[in-house]
Amino acid sequence: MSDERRMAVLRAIVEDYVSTREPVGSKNLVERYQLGVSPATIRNDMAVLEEEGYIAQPHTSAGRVPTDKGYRLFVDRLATVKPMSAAEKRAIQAFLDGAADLDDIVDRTVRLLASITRQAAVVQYPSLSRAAVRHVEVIHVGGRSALLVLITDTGRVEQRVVTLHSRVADAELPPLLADLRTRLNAALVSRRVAEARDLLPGVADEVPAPQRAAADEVLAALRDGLTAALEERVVIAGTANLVRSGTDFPASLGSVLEALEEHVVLLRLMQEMAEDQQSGPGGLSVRIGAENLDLGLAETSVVTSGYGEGQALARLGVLGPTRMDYPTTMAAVRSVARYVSRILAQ
Amino acid sequence: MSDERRMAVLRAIVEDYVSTREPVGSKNLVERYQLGVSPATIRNDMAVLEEEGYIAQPHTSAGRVPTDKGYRLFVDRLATVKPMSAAEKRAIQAFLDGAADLDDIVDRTVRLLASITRQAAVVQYPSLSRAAVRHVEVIHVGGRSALLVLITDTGRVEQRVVTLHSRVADAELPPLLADLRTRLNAALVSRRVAEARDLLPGVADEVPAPQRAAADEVLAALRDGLTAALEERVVIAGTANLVRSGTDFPASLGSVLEALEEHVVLLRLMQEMAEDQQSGPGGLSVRIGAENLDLGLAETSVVTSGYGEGQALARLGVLGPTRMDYPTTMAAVRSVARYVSRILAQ
DNA sequence: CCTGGCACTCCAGGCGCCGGAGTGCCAAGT
DNA sequence: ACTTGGCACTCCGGCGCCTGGAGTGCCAGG
Repeated sequence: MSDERRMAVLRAIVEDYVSTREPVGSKNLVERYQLGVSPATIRNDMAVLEEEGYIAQPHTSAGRVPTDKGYRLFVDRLATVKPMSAAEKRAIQAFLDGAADLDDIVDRTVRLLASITRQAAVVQYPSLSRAAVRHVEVIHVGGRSALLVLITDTGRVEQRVVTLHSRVADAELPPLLADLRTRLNAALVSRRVAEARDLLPGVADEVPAPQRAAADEVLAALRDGLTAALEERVVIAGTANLVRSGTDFPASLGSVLEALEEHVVLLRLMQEMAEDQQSGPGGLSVRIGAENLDLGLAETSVVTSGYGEGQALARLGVLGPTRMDYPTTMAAVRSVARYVSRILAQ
Repeated sequence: MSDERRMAVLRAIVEDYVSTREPVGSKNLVERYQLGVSPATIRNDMAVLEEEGYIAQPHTSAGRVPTDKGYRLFVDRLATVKPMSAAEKRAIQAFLDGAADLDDIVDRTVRLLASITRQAAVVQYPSLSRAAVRHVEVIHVGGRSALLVLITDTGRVEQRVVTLHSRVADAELPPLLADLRTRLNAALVSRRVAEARDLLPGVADEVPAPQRAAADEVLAALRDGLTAALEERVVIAGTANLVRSGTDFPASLGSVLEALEEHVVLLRLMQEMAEDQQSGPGGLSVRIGAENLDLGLAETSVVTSGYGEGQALARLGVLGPTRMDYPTTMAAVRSVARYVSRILAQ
C-alpha cells in the first residue's frame, strides 16, 4: 500500500477538480496524469482516501471531489508554490512603485491582488498596537477651535477638531495650546499608541489648575484620535470576481458578500490567521472552507500573508471558492506581500 | 378611449409586477385592483400601451411586463412617493445623530441607506469644487521634514509629509516654514480649492530667492493635497442585497459589481444625474435601465438625491434592479438626504 | 499487490405530453 | 363609440419517462 502513490492520486484529484470543476473518476485520472497503474488500482486508492476523509463523492457512482480535509493536506504537504515569472514580478513592482501616500499604497495593493488572482482581495491597514507616536500637533485655527494632528510611525495620520467650551480667555488660548503641544510631544513621542493613551491622564495632571478644564477637552479629543489609530481598517476589492465563479457558491454568495462588508468579521479572521502557527514559510496562512464556518464563510478559502516589518504590521490576502488554485494564489499573495513590505520599509 | 384609465392600468401593471415578479395578465389585474371593467377591456388598453412602448410581453400568450419607458412614465407621473412613517424617521435620525466626524457620517449614511432600502447604496463625499479652504498648517516635524495639513469648510482634511532636499540650513527651516504658513493662510483661506491651487505660483513668487527652492518643494506637496481634496470620493455598501434579488439580473450581476467598484464610473453617473434637469422635487433623480446602458448598468435603476447645502454639495442614493419599488425607495433616499443635510449644516 | 472483467447504480439530458394562463379578435349589447 | 362575453389559438412550464454514459465496488486470476 504505497502511501506515496495515494498522495500522488490525491494531488491529481485536487488539480484535476480545480481545473475542470467536475468530479473526477478513476479512468480520466490515469489518462490525464502519469500514474503508471490501471484504473482499478486507482479505485482502491480512492476508496482508502475516501475512508480517511480526504475525498468524497457527491452521490453514488459519481467521481470524487476533494473535501476540506483533502485540500488541507494538499496545501500543507503536496502543493509546490509556483514561483512567479519575472515578467509578472516586474508588473507588480511597476504597479506599486507609483504609489504616493499610505492610502494610495493600500488602494493599489488591493486592486492588484484582486486582478492578478481574479478573486476578492483584502488588505488590512498597517497599524496594530505596534505603531508608535511620531508627532503630535496642536494648532489654533481661529475662534475657539483647535486642530489636533496625530502622526504614527506607520504613516497613519489622524486629526480632530475641538471647539472649546471651557472658560478661558481668548487671549490665553494660543499659549495654552502651545504649552500643551510641548507637553504632549515630550510625553508621547515614540511611545506605542496604546501606551500613549494611558499616559494622557498624567499629562493632564501637570497642567495648572485654571487651564485644566480646557486641557481636558483637548486631551479627550486626542484620546479619541489615539483610539481611532488603534482601530483596524481594511479595504476590499474584486467582489465581482466572486460572482464570476459564482457556480461554486451554491447559496452562500450573499452571505460571503455580507461578511466582506462587515469589516469586523474580516479583521477577526485576519487576526486569527496571524495567530495560526501553521503559517508556512513567508508568513503564508491558509484557511479552508469549514475551518472558518463560524464566520459565515463556509465554502470559501482565504489565503493571507503578513506584510510590513517582520511581517508583523498587518495582513493582506485573497478570498475565493474552496475550489481555488492554491499554488498560484499563494505565490501571488506572497509576492505582493513582499513588494509591499519593501515599499513600506522606506 | 379614456386615457386616464389606461394610465391606471399601467400603474397597476407596474405595482403588480414589482410585487410578484411575474408577467401580469388582464384577468389577474381586474381581480386584484378595482378597475371596474372587464378583462377584455383591459386587454384593449394593454394592446394600446404595448403599441406605445410602455409594456411588452416576454413571448406570445404571456402576461405583460413594464418596459424602461413604462417605468419612466410611472415614476414621472404615476407614482406617489409614500411618506415615511414617524417611527422610520426617528430611526433614521437616531442612527445618524451618533456620528462623530465626516467619515463617520458618510459611513453611517451608506449603511443606513443600504439597510432600509435593501439595495446597494452609494454616498459621494461632500466636496466638489465648491469647497473652500478653511485653514492651512505647516508644521516642522523634526529633521528636514514638514507636515502639511489642509482643512476645507466641508470638513475634509488632507495631509502630506514633505522631506526637503534643497540646500537650506537646518536653522533656517523653522522660520521659513512659519513664514510660508502665514503667506499661505493669507492668500488661500476662504478661496475655493480649485482657485487656491491656481494661486500657489503667486505665493511662490513672493518668497525671497534664497529660500525659493525649499518653498517650491512645500508648495508642490500642497498642490498635491489640494488636488486630492478636489478629487471626488464615494463609498458603497449593501452589495449583498443585489445578490439576494439576483434573479433579476439575468447575467449582468458581475458587471454591476464591477461598475460599483470602479468609482470613476459611479462618479460620472452621479455627475450626470446632478445635471438632469428632470430631477423632481427634493432634488430626486432617477435613472432607469438602459438609460445608463453605456455604463454597464443596463437592467439597473438608480435613485439619487443631492444633499448638503442647497443639495449641491454631493449626491447619495441607491442602486437596484429595474424592477424595484420606486415609491418607497424614493421616499427613503429623500428622507436620508434631508437628515444628512441637516446634520452637515452644523 | 495489481489488473481486467462484470454487474450495478445513478445522474443528466432529451422527448413527449398536457394543462393553464394569456392573448387577439369578433359580434353583440348599451 | 365603448364595453363585454365568447371563442379559438398559442405557447411556456412542469411532469414523467426513458436511455446512455460514466463511475463504482467487488472478485478472481495473475
